Amino acid sequence: MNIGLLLFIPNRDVENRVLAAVNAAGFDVTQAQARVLMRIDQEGTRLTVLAEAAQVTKQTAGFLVDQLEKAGYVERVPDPADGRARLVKVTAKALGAVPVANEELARIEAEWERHLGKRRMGQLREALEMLGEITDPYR
Amino acid sequence: MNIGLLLFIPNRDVENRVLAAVNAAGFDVTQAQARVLMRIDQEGTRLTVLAEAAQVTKQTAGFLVDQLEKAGYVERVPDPADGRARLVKVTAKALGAVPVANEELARIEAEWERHLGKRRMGQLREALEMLGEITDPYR
DNA sequence: TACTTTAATCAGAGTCTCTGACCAAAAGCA
DNA sequence: TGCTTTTGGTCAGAGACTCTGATTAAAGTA
Repeated sequence: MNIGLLLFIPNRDVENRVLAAVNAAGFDVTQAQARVLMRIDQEGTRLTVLAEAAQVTKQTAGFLVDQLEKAGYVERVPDPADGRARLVKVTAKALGAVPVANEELARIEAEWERHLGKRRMGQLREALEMLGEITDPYR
Repeated sequence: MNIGLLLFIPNRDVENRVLAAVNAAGFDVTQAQARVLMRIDQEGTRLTVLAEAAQVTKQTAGFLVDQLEKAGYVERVPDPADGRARLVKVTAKALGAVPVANEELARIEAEWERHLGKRRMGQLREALEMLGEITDPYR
């Protein structure tokens, strides 16, 4: 079985479950929106950076941020350091989703660890983190 | 860094690279089409099965198969075992893409192994295969 | 035969994503 | 300074993907 599919299958499982948990808690966001939302940091993040991190075009990122803004999950504020730019910031409303997502993630990781054993789970994480070094275009 | 994102990043890298290689070799398929194409077996596969394996609705699978059929990569033949069903089969034209994809996959795996080392690469594959047992809804 | 399930399609809509063109502010430079 | 290039972001338009709901036809079942 090819390595792409091997990564794809558990990845989708995580995405589906976390999104379902977040939706069930009343946060009405889509997968694409969540992928952008996830990359916004504390101090706010520029659209261009968001686009690069999520690996979509500026237009796509802008489209998703528009929706998130309309729903009240993010806001755009002027970037004090650059008159052209604006910082996308997560609102208090969206922050409520963080613990929900984290709980589901913890649940998933616990299940996986039960199936793989502690040792293999650690190896998996280590290998994936190293892989990020050469496959994450954002770094 | 959450386990979903850790899986997502290298997965996208594989998908992008394999698709780029296949496209560069003159096979004009999209990622979504490729995901369906990948699941069709030698003797042909029913649309319903394809949809389940690729985790999309029958309608979506049908839409993608329509396109693949129009482009000459698959054909639909009656299923001798069931008058309602048809088997989606890969054509000779599409089979030419298989070695192209496999070569790129081998190249990627070699790069990863160079970065992770043989031992960790083996552990990664082992862990992912085990994870498939509990996360692949098609099994 | 009548009822239920299964395989597939049709119709319609919403979502995601892209390319290309454009504007305005910032940065680089003669 | 004034000119050019780069960068951050938006507008417009189109293509691709995916879904829900309804329908047809064949199989399976009581």
